[in-house]
Amino acid sequence: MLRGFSSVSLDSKGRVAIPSRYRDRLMVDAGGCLVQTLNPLDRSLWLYPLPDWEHIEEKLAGLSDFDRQSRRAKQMMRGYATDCQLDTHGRILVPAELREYAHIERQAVILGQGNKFEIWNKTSWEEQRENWLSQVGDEQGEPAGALQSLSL
Amino acid sequence: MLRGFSSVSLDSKGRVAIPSRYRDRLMVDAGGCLVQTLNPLDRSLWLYPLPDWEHIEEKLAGLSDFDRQSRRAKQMMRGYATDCQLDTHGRILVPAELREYAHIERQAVILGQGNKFEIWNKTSWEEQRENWLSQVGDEQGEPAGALQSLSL
DNA sequence: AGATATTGTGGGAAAAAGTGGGTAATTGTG
DNA sequence: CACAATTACCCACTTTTTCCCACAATATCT
Repeated sequence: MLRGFSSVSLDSKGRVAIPSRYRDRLMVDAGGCLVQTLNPLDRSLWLYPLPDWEHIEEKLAGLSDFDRQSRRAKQMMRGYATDCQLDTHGRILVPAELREYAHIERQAVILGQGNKFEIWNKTSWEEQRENWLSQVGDEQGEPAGALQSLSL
Repeated sequence: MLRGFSSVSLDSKGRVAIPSRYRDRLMVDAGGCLVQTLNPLDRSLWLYPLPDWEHIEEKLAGLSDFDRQSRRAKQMMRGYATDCQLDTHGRILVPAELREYAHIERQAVILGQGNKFEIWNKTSWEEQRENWLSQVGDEQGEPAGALQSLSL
């Protein structure tokens, strides 16, 4: 399972260094082959090791074309899916299209999220976080939503 | 079950010594592998032995991506989950990001909390404690919710 | 009490990772 | 086919992390 937080920066060519603690695993599990696509839920990017992506792709293929939501999800995720490979320094190149979509410029954040990574613009991520924290911490408000039923 | 209070200090590199009475257990149960993440409820940190964390991670994986609250809970808890290991002196390194989040600088407090530890900034903890004590004791105040039905 | 082990604390140095940019190769375009 | 733009590969430099050692403080034993 992928987890953890890393603050990263893109260089002028749009490259990001994948944190080294993941590299060995990515080389073994996926031969360094990854697939990036957009996260249709959050204006961030998803980065899958190739085998995991293939699994997702199968699921997408199963979605009905006659349900509008499903069709759109399918189109977006498959349409923007881009193959990439770790270079000799463990970096990947994030395509300009995807950078624009997620508003990623210089400072970004990589989050381990189970079978994939999420890549966010750093400040968007921080906004989301503060937002969420203030909702969770607010005892008056909606009682902590999903966390309520969760004993951590 | 982990329990107990310890006052600890961080050095300039952000390392904390885990109190020695826990070390043997952590080595046996988890091979010295731990996972730190943020405690979204209190601006403190949680520290799990790896096997316990994996159990939590399974719970998180079950949350829906299409419910915003659930998605955020998942992103935050997993996203900030950081692997760490006891060094040869029984210390762990607390990542800068997490230190900032919990306002931990020099003096901190480690609390055993069942399946995990909580790490607090020392003064935040003391404030919190005084705060809580004065509320609970106050019969006028918020009527103690679940505590009411609890025989201690 | 003194000596000895154990724990806590700090810091230096080597190694690894992150960062940036130049150049060559490849691709796409007119 | 030539040109421009993009991408891949390589090298050099800076920063961070990791590993190791030394000393101080505390507890333990004789």
